[in-house]
Amino acid sequence: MNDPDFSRRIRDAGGRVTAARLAVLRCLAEADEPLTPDEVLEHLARNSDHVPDRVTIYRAIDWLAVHGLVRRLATVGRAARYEPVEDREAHAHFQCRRCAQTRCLPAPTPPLPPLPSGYVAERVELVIHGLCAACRAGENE
Amino acid sequence: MNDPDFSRRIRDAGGRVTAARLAVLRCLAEADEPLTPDEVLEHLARNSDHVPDRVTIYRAIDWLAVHGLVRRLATVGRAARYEPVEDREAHAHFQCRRCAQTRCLPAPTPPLPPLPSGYVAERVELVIHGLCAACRAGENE
DNA sequence: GGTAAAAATGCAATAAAATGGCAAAAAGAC
DNA sequence: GTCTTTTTGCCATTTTATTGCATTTTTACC
Repeated sequence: MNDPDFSRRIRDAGGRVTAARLAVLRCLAEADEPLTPDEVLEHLARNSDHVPDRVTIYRAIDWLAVHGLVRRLATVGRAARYEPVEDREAHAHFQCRRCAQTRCLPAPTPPLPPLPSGYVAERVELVIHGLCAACRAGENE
Repeated sequence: MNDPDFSRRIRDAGGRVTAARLAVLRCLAEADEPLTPDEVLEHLARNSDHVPDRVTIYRAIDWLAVHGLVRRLATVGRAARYEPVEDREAHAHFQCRRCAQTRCLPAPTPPLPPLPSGYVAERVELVIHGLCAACRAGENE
């Protein structure tokens, strides 16, 4: 996915195409796992010449989330994690209880359980908790 | 579930039976939805004469979670939410994107997706995102 | 019941994650 | 290029959670 595409998606969502939004969207799209706002900042600090302020990153992510370009995941760790909304949908996430790593898994779309009357479901999320390979190996340290 | 039972479960887990642990466990068990530490504190402040310090509640919850008596849920909201681990297992949770309400749903146990080699799954969690009845009604306010 | 060792608590300080206000800067329409 | 609106940067603040340490409580043992 190239930058003109990012620009178009931002414009289509009704917002201005700014350096911060492009950088954040690009960063999340290039990462192979969901990132926290701080991780986005780190990545930009390393790979980009213009580094937006931390608050700007929060606001850019919020904007992207509200307009459906990124998704905020349910997490057990303290910081929120975000991933881009792309074609490849309906995947589960694995969260390591030791290192808080979060990674994407292939997953069948889970069935939607019955909801109380008046409730509307917008998204189903499947979270697998456990230990990643590295943490499992070093658990006794 | 009565207090002697709570005491026994705490003792069986290898810890001391303290007022704070009993109060927190009881509070979570009586609530019909998962609570944040602050909500636990509020409940105790209203329904109990000895109100533990906020830090004590955090520590009691942590201890209960580490020893398997309560479970920390993956949340989209900012604060962590906990629910007691009881007989009635394997249920999904609904989280309202507007008011952050989190409630339990009946749910089939979802299938476990394949994990990368070396990874171990310990728990599968199903989170339904959407709007609760009240927020759906008042969304245009 | 009384006593000692170990564990848990309260309090103050601190850290981590996120948000709000407002003036300055940038984006887009013309 | 100029103007209007949106976005950004910076500072302060809030919310959520954690750490250090002296004091209190729990429990094992007599």
